[in-house]
Amino acid sequence: MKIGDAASAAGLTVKTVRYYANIGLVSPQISAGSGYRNYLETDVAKLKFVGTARRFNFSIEECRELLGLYEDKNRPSREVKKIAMNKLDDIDTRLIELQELKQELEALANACDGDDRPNCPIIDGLAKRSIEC
Amino acid sequence: MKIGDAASAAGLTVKTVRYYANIGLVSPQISAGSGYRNYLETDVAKLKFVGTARRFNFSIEECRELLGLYEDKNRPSREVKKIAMNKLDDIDTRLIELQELKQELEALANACDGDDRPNCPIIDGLAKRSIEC
DNA sequence: GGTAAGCCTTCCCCCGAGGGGAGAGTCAAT
DNA sequence: ATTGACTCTCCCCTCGGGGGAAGGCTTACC
Repeated sequence: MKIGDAASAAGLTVKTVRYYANIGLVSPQISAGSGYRNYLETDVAKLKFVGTARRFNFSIEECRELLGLYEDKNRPSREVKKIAMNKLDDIDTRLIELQELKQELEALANACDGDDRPNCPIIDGLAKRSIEC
Repeated sequence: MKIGDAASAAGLTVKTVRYYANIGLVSPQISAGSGYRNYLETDVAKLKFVGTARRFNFSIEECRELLGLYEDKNRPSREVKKIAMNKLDDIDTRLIELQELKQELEALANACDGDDRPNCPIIDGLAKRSIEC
């Protein structure tokens, strides 16, 4: 299977699949004559797995780790769960940050009339906070 | 005021302040002899303003726009509010994405025992989803 | 057999928002 | 005059690829 077919089968771009090959994340065979990358069904499964993990916000290095666990049929599920829980912690942290940000910005925006007049609590708020922080 | 003092007064790094000068976001005077950047109080206020806006997740280009409005004492507050509302929309979108992600990953993690056995719904879930998507 | 389209390859630069560090110049105090 | 702290420019690095050029391969069609 050539890279274009593997990429569309996995729902990824050719550039992405080639990148994964370059960094040794999903390594295809190389055809002796043409130098073309040759993807087996198992490679495509790995590409799909990585694609899904990336959509779950796992970094490339985390994907590499998960892929190792995916291939090791005897690994304890504890190891996988630990990675997932860490990622959940990351997500929670980010959620809290974003919610705080939203509240502050919402407060500024609500205070602003948003009309023709120049008086603007948003600008004032950004400038004032600058002095506080 | 030299760049180090301006940076610490604004709560930014020297690298960041120099970067802002290079991209024309906050442009100091240049000392004729030494070529040192010379920051006035108004420049420091702008640096602080940008720093706060950056903490509010505004991009550099949005900061440039906000800074223009900050300097224009006659702009209608409508323009500022529009930028803030767009940023709030961005934040909401990101919040929803993250919450969905969290729920899905939580469901997978909850289904996983996290013990010594190799059976792992997280890996299975990532692999299965790959086929669905 | 030729040839044109559509693949594939490597190589290089680009994004955002700076960080790290080298090598050289400058300033202030001793 | 020297030392140490600061500053300058310049270049490469991050992360996860995207865009495109120049050239090689394959496949279908005539």
